[in-house]
Amino acid sequence: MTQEHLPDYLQGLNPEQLEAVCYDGSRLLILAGAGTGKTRVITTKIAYLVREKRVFPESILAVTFTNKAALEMRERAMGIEPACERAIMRTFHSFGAWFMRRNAQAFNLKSGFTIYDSDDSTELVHSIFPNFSKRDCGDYAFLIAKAKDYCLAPDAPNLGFISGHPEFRRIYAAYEERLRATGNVDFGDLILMPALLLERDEAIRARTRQRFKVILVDEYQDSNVAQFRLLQQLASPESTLCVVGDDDQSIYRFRGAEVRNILNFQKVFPETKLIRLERNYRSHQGILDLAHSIVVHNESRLGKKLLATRPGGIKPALAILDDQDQEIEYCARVARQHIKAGGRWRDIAILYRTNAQSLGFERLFPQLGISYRIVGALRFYEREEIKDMLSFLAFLANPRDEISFKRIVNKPSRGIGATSIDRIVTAAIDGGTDLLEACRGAEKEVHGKGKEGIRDFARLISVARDTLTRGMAEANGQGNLGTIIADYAKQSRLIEYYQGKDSIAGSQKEENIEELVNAASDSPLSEEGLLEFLDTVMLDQSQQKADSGADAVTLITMHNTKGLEFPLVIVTGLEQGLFPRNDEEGDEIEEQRRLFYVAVTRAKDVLHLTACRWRRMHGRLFETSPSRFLMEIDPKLYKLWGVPKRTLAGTAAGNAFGARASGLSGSSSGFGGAGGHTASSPGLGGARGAYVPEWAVGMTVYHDEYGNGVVIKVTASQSAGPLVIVRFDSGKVAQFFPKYTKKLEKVEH
DNA sequence: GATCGTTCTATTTTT
DNA sequence: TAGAACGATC
Repeated sequence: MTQEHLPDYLQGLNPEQLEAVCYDGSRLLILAGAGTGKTRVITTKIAYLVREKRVFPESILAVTFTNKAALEMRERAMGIEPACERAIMRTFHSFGAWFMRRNAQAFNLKSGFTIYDSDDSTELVHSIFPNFSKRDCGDYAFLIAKAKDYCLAPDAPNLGFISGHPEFRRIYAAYEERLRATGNVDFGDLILMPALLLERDEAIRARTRQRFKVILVDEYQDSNVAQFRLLQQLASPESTLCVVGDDDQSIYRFRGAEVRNILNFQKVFPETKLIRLERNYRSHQGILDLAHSIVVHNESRLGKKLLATRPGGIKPALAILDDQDQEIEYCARVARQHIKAGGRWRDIAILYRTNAQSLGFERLFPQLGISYRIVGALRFYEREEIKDMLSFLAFLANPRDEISFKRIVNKPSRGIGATSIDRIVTAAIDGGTDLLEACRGAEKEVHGKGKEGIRDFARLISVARDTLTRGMAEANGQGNLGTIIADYAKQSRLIEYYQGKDSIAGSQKEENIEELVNAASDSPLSEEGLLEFLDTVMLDQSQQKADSGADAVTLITMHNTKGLEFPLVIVTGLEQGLFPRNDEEGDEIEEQRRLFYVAVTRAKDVLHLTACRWRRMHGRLFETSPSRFLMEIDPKLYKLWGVPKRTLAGTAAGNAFGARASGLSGSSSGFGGAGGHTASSPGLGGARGAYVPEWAVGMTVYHDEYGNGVVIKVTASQSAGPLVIVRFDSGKVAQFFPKYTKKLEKVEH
């Protein structure tokens, strides 16, 4: 194909990009620096293969790390060649789930299995070892996930690489056993299990290799060992394997990402063709030079140097400031200047290493008249009510799902206590039945309130299951998955429970449920619809889309900026001890340096770096020195702003504050007691006798959660004051010690 | 079941 | 400093 005969969609490409798109050897590594048009290359290549090389779209597998990236890839490839829709473009994990659903039997899984996230894994550890603290359970779950990332089973000889803890192997093994008993899989399994299956099952391997002739991997520098093993199995010598990434942007080591995957790619596949994309379309050269002068200090890198295609530019600025407040004011000043010069707030991003650093900005920006948005705060799935509903759905799909069961069985309270729950779980595990069966069995053994509760719960679930199967039978798509959620929320009375919380805390749980119901309303009312919906939700735990339409300054962690770009970037907190931390050495330092590189290369036009001489951390003020990374930059590459003051103005005040602060905590109770507390808690304290209310039968009361009710009984207790029993308008009867709750108020005598 | 006081601890977070 | 987590308490 000669230059003049190039089809339109290939014409805008630069020579390296074009070579990368058209190269048809079996192994290709595209080293794509920041802002070099990586996504364009990969999507164009997919379209090119389909259109020019007559590759069936179905035989193309393109994997990414985020749903956002997968979506973008799909859209852009389809924009060039609509048939690309039929290609498999997914995240690694979503591909794993896809593969496992299609081969459930080979994995020894029932079709209704669902996916445990890391919180669920923590709960599972806790369930096996109830004596472990929550913290420890989380740590072990993390280590187990890491072991899976590194493709290490509980019996792996080198499991010590993950943890030297003598019990870790046992804990991991117990976890695996229990997880298999639930019939579910965790995130790590979605990669590990397909990799291991393909390694041992020749028939499935051959079949899979027949299907996928071309495999493309985006952000390859972030792949982990298990993902590499999976790729090795997927790619036969005949198939095309093309990986795209930037070794300088590998910043997820702590999540198992292994830079060596990209560094050693050519060693593992000697026939590899390496193409470097070094023409940068994003930033001015000054920014790229500064970025380069940082990352060049890393030993482990393949090496490349970005060249700006955009001419001109302003030299980056480094500001050494006294303290955080000055840093914030500096950012505000820079931002205002940008606005004055005709820019928009949304052009500006303020980057920091830790989320805690956003606090100062949040406090001061309103006073300084600067509107902002924080990226990465709340995740939809993390909300209580969403998790409750998802647990309900997951339990519907798989009644052996112990974690989901435990989450919903006694919520709202049905009088099913820990003992009954344990009994049911044990019965299910010992009897090899599911938890719904076990509930029915336990009904006979449990007495009183719990008996009724278990019956109610079992009925709720049975009804939902019937609806699901009926929905399937009725075929013509009456109803959707959303209705089943809405019904459950209502019939379980969870919705009342959430409404109660909403009215107290001002949360939006009810609305969030509606949002979830909406999201589910596109899914058909069937087992398949349910599983597909759950997979999608579980595997897209991205932050809620921050409304990027708003014209506001972006506050964001350096990690979260990956893939983004802004005309004006301020990288803050460049101090030793914060970035990097003092305990970071070796590989870790190289990773942090890459993070700095990522942060800096987000800037299109203007880049500011800031560091403070004093930094408050954990409530204490520390004197700091500039980040070692700053020392590594050639001073010619930036201009120094704000001459450092010789006298440390903040010092004396800072120290005094620190001392006062630590003194304060010792006497806080006395301080709090003397303060304005009393007015807000009228029922508190017999000492202020005049405020203790009298409670009497027949009195109308209001409760923050349950609404209006009438006192039906008052009894005395030894020291807790009267015990008041109330029947609420909803019919619910509950008892309270008014002395111990603020939620119950008298309305009228 | 809710609340209070004490104690602990403190990155980053694609799936 | 601030938040979460735990235990004690009614």
